[in-house]
Amino acid sequence: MADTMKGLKRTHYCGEVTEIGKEVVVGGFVERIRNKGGVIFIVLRDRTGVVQLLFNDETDSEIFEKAAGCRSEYVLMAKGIVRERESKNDKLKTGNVEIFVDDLRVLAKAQTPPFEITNETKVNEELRLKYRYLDLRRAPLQRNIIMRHQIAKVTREYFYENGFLEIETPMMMKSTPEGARDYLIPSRVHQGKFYALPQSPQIYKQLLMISGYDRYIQLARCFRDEDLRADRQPEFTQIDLEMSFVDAEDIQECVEGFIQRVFKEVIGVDIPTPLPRITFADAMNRYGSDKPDTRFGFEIQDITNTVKDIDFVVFRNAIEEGGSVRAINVKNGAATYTRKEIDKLVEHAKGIGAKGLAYIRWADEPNCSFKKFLADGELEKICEAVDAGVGDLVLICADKTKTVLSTLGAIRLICGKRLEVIPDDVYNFLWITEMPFFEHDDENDTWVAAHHPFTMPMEECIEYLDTDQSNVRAKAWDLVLNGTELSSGSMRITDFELQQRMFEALGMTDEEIQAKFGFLVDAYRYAAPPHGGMGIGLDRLAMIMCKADSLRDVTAFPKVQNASELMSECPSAVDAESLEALAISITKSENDFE
RNA sequence: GGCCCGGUAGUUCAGUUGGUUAGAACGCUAGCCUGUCACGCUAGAGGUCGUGAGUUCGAGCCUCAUCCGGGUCGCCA
Repeated sequence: MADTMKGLKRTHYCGEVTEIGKEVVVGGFVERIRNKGGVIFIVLRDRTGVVQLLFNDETDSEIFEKAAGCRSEYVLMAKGIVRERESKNDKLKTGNVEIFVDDLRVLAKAQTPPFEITNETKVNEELRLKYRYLDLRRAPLQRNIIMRHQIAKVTREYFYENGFLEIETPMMMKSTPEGARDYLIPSRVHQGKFYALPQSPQIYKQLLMISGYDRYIQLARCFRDEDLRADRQPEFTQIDLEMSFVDAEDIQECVEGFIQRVFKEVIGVDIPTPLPRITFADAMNRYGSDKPDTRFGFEIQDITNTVKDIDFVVFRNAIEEGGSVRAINVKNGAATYTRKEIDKLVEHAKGIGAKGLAYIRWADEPNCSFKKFLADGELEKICEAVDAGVGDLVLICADKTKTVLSTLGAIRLICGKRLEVIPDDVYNFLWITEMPFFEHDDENDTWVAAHHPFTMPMEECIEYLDTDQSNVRAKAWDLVLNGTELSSGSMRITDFELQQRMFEALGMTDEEIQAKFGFLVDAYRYAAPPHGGMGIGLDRLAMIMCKADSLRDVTAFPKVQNASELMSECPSAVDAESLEALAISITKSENDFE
């Protein structure tokens, strides 16, 4: 039988024991035991840090024996007097003191854990995720989870202070088969019908503006049944907000204030505002990405005009087909890149859809992969155009412009990481404005909405709605931080007639509209103030502020790449009775293939 | 679904050209040690080499399939 806490009440957290001579009671997990025979040291850990417990020949023999029997991760409570240590440990906050224990309780014994609970760990993440509750005992994860709490706390404080109301929206809602796949919830009462988990509270927050709540905030859980990435979990938290009687700039200003506040309060970093802005078109042209990492250079340069007379079939074909030739100058890259590594970059480019990469590697002298097609002076012209010199590596892509940009954008990132030119203590925010309204669906050769269909087009673009979809830009914007899309926002259409035109432009029939968003369309007939809003990814914000590489490091119980949870092994099969009640029959399951 | 990387004691890894009984460190167990702090010393236990098939006199190593995990592309209005 384990001991009880009876008669003991915790007075201090381990990491906060400092006052010499004071009697304290602490509780925690055994981090480490150093048994010297006549003297035993036990390092006790809780979420605030560690403190050393001391047992020696002055200790009651029964307590001494009990201490000797302790093992890793036992849960202890100890009462004793704080003493100054004979030799200090500068590495610890409590390194000057120790607790001379006169009452020790073993509240729970622990099995030997499957891996050591240490700050630094090389243990396979799969195993750590299976025993997530043990991994979460580790100080670095505790730091992250606690910092995430602080971010959430500051978030609420900031928006409350700025007149936002926190309003909960449903987790069970109507499925709208637009955009990402929904997680569906079957209904027992309405057999054959389904709720969906929200991809975002988008529709509800717009309704709240129609209802006159003026400013809304929610730390909203959102769900998307799509494949995972390091920065994408199937369920995530969004700082969801919506504002009335505002325009885009007002919302951005409000969010800038929030960013400034949260960085200052949580990690002590000053973020100057206003944050820089760039149009979507510029972002694509300069960085080949809608979420550029501006912490380093290697910007994309258009050299179509420079190379247009070169007799090189790859360039000529691209230009004749209406594409372009563009390059990035990887500064100081030539010496560090081997031929093999460049080949690997080329392979990577092919994986993205480019036909390949041409390059100029200027170690001692310019070494050009397409030298034999060049006339005298042409190499010099290209080098001059991209400002290449000794030590530089110029990577050139020729293709359809869209392919060229996405390829060079990806290659730029790889080179930046490879050359370690991306500082990790810099926070580069960037507003991406004037997002395109339509996206071209190459497969079906149609234009589809790039955002939800209630997004407001820019006034000057409305005339092109039916004639030149590629030219229509939206009153929609993203907020990017160090190459990660942090947030997305837009103004919503409040004019009923304009909304009808939008639906028509998107090729939606009245029946479709009514079935999908009839209630929302109807709501706008009753007048809405101008409004717009944003959703800020709390998980991604926490990930960057914690300097973590993956959302899993800032999520208490994350899912893995196939959207399952390794600890509880969900999703899982359910019994026949449950399915029967829902009138669901399984026609195919992964078990069928075992 | 495509591509890339990985899977050998509890953990992290090594393992030569395919060849005897698969090793190390940490952890664990036992013993010793009165000032440690990644304590130290001695001894010990611990392995279906992810799984299945194949090649071979012989497979941790070669071949095929498959499972699991990670990254990425597709996807994410």
